[in-house]
Amino acid sequence: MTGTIDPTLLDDLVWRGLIAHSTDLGALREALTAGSVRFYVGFDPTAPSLHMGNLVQLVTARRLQDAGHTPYILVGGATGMIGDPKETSERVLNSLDTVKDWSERVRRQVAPFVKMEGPNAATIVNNYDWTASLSTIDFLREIGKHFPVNRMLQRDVVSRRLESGISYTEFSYVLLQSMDFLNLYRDHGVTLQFGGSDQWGNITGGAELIRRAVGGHAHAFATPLIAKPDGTKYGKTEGDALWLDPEMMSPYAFHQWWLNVDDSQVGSMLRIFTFLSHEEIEALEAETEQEPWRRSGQKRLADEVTTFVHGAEETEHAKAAAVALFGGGDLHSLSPSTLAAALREAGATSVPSLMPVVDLLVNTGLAKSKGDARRTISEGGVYLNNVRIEDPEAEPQPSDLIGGSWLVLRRGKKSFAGVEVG
RNA sequence: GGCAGAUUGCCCGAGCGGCCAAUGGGAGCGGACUGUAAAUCCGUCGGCGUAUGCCUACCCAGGUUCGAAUCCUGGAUCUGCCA
Repeated sequence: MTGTIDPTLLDDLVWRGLIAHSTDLGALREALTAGSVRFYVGFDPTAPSLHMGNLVQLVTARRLQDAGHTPYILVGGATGMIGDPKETSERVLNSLDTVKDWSERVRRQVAPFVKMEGPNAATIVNNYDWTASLSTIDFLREIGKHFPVNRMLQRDVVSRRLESGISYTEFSYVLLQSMDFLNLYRDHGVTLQFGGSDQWGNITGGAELIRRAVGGHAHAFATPLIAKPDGTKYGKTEGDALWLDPEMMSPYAFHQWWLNVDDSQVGSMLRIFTFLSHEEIEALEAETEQEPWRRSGQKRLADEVTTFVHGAEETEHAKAAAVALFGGGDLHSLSPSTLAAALREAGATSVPSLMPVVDLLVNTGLAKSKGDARRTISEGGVYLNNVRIEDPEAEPQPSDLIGGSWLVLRRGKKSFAGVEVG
């Protein structure tokens, strides 16, 4: 049993809008239907956790694997030390220790998203293994010789950086990533690479190197960059970032993030991030358009993606917490254990004894200073147990404690925090 | 190497000796309207807190002055122009 190949894979990827650029699609289709293709996708350790952009690649890798192809997931231990040129400015180099730590985190984080067993089990590799020991002379003779500088200068990122400046280090990044593809092609028979469209130059660099260095033929495609409705990128400011690490973003916050996706983006998000069938997605898209207030698209999206990333159990907790907090019912009528669980999901703090609301807001992190807390109260933005607080000097009474020990604080519409007293 | 200019709060950007915790825009936060959406409108936006108050802040370190984001000296960084 060599695993069965799903011949509809490529059409599915196209339908989902996952192919922004590609090498010869006809040839790719032929390869993908002929047998199990070994493909690779890389993740550079540029942060302590993977984020939404990486999730697109992880989901896509899983689609390919489910269709019978064989994943090689690459951790960029070497490339992460060099830095992919950004359009704006030179990156600050991270220390060796940082990159090693982040590489290890990436490796652990990536593994659960692909199947590590079966006929087309995934392999995780680290480009540090073949890059670190490479001599400068070998690198320049065997790799560098195939890269005409005049061509490299024409690349978009590079030409944009010629004004503001670009170091030789970042200029060389494309050689390293290209070398990865060449090595995986030669040593593991990998013939397909994909990545985000911002990586397209690096990806085709690899395909070209394979042709020049060993006369081989490799395929490639790039997934689109996902932008916010206003066209700007995700992840630039704190509020937008979506982290996969539960330490950095709780499953509850993660689930909420998807639940709050704009109507205009639900459809494309469902296509990109979920494994639902075309029929299901089209039905949800139609529902979102006709009855947007039901938010069925967002709800399903949040459930599906949270389950994929954090598992079914965490998803249930997140949903239960949301229902408890947003349900609009009387909090006192909830069972204390349900409420306590919901508040732990949303974020809870313990305090030794009752104190003024202002202090509670600061303690729970809902307000960044007492002044901020007072201001928000006077603006009518603070609720204790879902009842608006009018007085900045307000102090909760023992009778306010739900189940004898819990207070529910809310700032604005969506920010909840639990306080456990005692 | 020489000359000229710049450096202001999360970002952009006014201010050019007291009326400056510092105009305006954006982001953020809160409210209204809603659907935990978008758009729009209103408010708010250093800290302590409510005192004609105090502390911290206009790249850094000194200085002049009753008083400096604003003037002077030195330093750092950036940008043009000339070699």
